[in-house]
Amino acid sequence: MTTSLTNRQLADTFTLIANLLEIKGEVIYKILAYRKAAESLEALGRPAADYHREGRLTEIPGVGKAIAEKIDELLTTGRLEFLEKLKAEVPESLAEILQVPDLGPKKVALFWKELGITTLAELEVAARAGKLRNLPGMGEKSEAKVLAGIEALGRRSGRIPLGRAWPFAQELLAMLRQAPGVVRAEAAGSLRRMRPTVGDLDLLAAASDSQPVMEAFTSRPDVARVLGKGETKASVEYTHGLRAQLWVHPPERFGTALQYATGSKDHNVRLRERALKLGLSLSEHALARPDGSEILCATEEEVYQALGLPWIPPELREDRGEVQAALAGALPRLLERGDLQAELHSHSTWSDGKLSIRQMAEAALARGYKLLAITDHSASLGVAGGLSVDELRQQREEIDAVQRELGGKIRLLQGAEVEIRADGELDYPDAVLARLDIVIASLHVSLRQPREKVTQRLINAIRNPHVDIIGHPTGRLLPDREGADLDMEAVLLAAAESGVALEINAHPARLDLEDTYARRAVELGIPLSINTDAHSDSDLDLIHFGVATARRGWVGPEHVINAWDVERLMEWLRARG
DNA sequence: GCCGTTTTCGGCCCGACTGTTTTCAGTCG
Repeated sequence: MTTSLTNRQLADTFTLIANLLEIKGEVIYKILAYRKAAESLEALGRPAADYHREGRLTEIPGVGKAIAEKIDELLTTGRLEFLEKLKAEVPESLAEILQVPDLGPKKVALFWKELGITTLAELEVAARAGKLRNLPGMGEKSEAKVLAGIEALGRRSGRIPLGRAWPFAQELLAMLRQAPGVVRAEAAGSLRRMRPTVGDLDLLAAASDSQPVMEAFTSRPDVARVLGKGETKASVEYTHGLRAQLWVHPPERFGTALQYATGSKDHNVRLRERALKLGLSLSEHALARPDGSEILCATEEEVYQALGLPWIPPELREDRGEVQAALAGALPRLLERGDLQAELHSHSTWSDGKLSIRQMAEAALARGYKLLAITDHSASLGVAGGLSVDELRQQREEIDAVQRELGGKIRLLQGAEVEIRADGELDYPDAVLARLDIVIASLHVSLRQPREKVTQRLINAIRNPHVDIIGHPTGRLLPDREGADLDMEAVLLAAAESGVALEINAHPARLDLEDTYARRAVELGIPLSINTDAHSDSDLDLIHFGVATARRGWVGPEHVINAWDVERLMEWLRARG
């Protein structure tokens, strides 16, 4: 018998094991191994169950004999003896306390062993009663910090969507660039790596004297509290709840500093291992030789060069094989914004867009696109003003008219974003789909259907020969609405078979496909399409989030149908019928 | 617990900041 645990569930299990072992006081390397395996499982892009069936579990990075056996037991029985025993030893609820900021395994273990505290509620009561301050290594300030941490945990809405973090970070960077002595300021951390959500904002400034920069950073009127402030590093929380931290380094050390602050942590570990092999020690300040002399790097290129590597784009720095690829000279040529020739998913006032077809065409033209597809919603999506078959006919006339007005400056296509209805049927009959220049099929309704049913709906659409692109495949909305519970591997295999393109929707609330599936799609030779789903002029500028997501998935221009030249794209569309 | 163009055993990245301390442990990234 085999259970159907997802990679996420397996990863969560190993993360829990790591947390409990850490509180138990296990050697740190064992804990790191479980965490690495958890991350690796989440980044896999296809089900661990497939590797299991094929007897190839240990091919997953960070999975060795012991963890492979545990995955086997979990997938076969749904249980894990090792974890059951561990839970009997270390209460599971302690893992929750570990989430409190500034509380680590040592403190959690201390409270548990000295005071018998096993839940957050018990911890809060003890802190309020002043029972923590007399424990070894604790004091009044630490006790207050525990209460503040519990409060922060309740307040914190988790990770912030990139679309919200990005503009605010740009504002902060503009402010920093005006600060005294600042010669350069850049975003770092998961923000620079363009993860779909970020925990907090990591910023980096180059200045010889850090003092005035720190001052400018911590004294903004929207800073609610300063969480820490030293010579090279400060962190703050803003009134709207976001947190940011700033490092200030001298310009001649900016390269190592930016590399360090960009991460990811695991990528940095790889680089430092590489440095050690070359007899160097890498830190945010410099590369150091054994005799203590330093190699200073003003740019990141110099850091990578000193390690015998080409510069690795930040979007790849997740320890998903990029350092090995760089060593082998096999880094992919990643998609760039300038590669895109067309926007293939946009809306007009015919449905729920804000601009007319003419205005949308001009907006696309202004951004250098050679082709724009107007893809308004289909009839059944009433909330979005979906078009009836008759309205589609009228819209075609308007598109033709605008095309005549604009001449050869930009090519317009009439398409539709056709609803994949709850019953699995598409919203327009095949004869209507056949008349459209391009067809996107998307899920918007009944996302909560059982896995088999919703997966089958999507596969039906994939197999319809008139469908060219599957729009935002899972339907997720960041940060809170989970996508449909799809069997993504089945979806990808069906797409590979039918030759349909999958969209990477660039809207920061979607970024769907996500990077790991985009990478799997590349592996399977599935064409991709990066689109903004624009409902207005400015929406078109969101494309860079989609490009970044594609880059995170190791996607090159050859994999993206709207990065092909227009004639090739038109031929592809014609060939699909 | 994982892993190997020095290793199948013995390693496993490096530093800032805070609070409790008088030299350091814990946490974080």
